[in-house]
Amino acid sequence: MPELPEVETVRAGLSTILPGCKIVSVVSDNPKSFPNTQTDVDKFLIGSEVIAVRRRAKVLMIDLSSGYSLVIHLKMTGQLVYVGQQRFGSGHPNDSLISKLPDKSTRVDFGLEGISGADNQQARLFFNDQRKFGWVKLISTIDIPNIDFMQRVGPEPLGPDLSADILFTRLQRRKNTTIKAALLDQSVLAGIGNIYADESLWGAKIHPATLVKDLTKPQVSLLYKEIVFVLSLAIEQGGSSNSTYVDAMGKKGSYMNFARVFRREGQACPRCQTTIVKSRVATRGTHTCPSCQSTSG
DNA sequence: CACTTGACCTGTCCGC
DNA sequence: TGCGGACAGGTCAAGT
Repeated sequence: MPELPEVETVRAGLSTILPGCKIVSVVSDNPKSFPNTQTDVDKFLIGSEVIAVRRRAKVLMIDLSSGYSLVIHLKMTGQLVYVGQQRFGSGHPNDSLISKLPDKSTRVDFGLEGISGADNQQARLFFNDQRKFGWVKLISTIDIPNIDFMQRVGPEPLGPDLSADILFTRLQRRKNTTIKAALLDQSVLAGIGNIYADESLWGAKIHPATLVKDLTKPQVSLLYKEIVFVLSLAIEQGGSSNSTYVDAMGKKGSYMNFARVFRREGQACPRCQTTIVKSRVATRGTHTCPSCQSTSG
């Protein structure tokens, strides 16, 4: 999926568009994508107004005036795309993509109405998801912190609750596995996925197959800095688009122009010119420089 | 509890 | 051109 930078980009886009809009209709073709009862839809969704759009880890929350929120996980191929009147600060839409919506990947179709002044034109918000792993759930806003995922998920990597020391401590719960598996474990820290795991490990010159217990504190310190650097750069670039990811206006992200190893097998390492290789670590496709990322640490 | 693997889905690409 | 298998940015349940 969309990892933290992609979800954050979607959040930022939706937060310039949705607040103040009223949800007037919803249609879904797949109960796994939208597993809510008609009763809850009628009581807590239809007719309610969007108050705010938030993110925690890779989860989006659209808070509603009803006291409920649309809690959304994009998983691997989810998209949330707004189609309608342009709003201030939302940027220019990708017309060639949005003109084709809804399409066969559309799982949920929200009808929206602006409620402020003259801006009452009809608009739509599409939840598209080719692989149907993602979901949109109506959950009472005050209960969101109690759902299993929120109870388990670790600190935000760009927030005040994570530091090099805290990362070192939290990694100890996965000390007998590889650092890549540990970074992908959302209970250690939130928001890292396959792209940014490979990118930050390259930055810290750590091989992804290195066991956590073999990492020194200075190595973890450097890794923390690289995580912050990579995620911040990716947010600036609007995320990474390898295949399906687009933002709220249907536009692709440009981080892949800056990627050092991810999906660059066969190319030269930007640090030492050694050919980048692809292997399998933690059951995931993994990209490394065999020269400057040493397994032993 | 820590760790690994398979399952959830659809689409695409690669080799035969 | 068609077919089979591997693979794709994530998480969860079930296994050891």
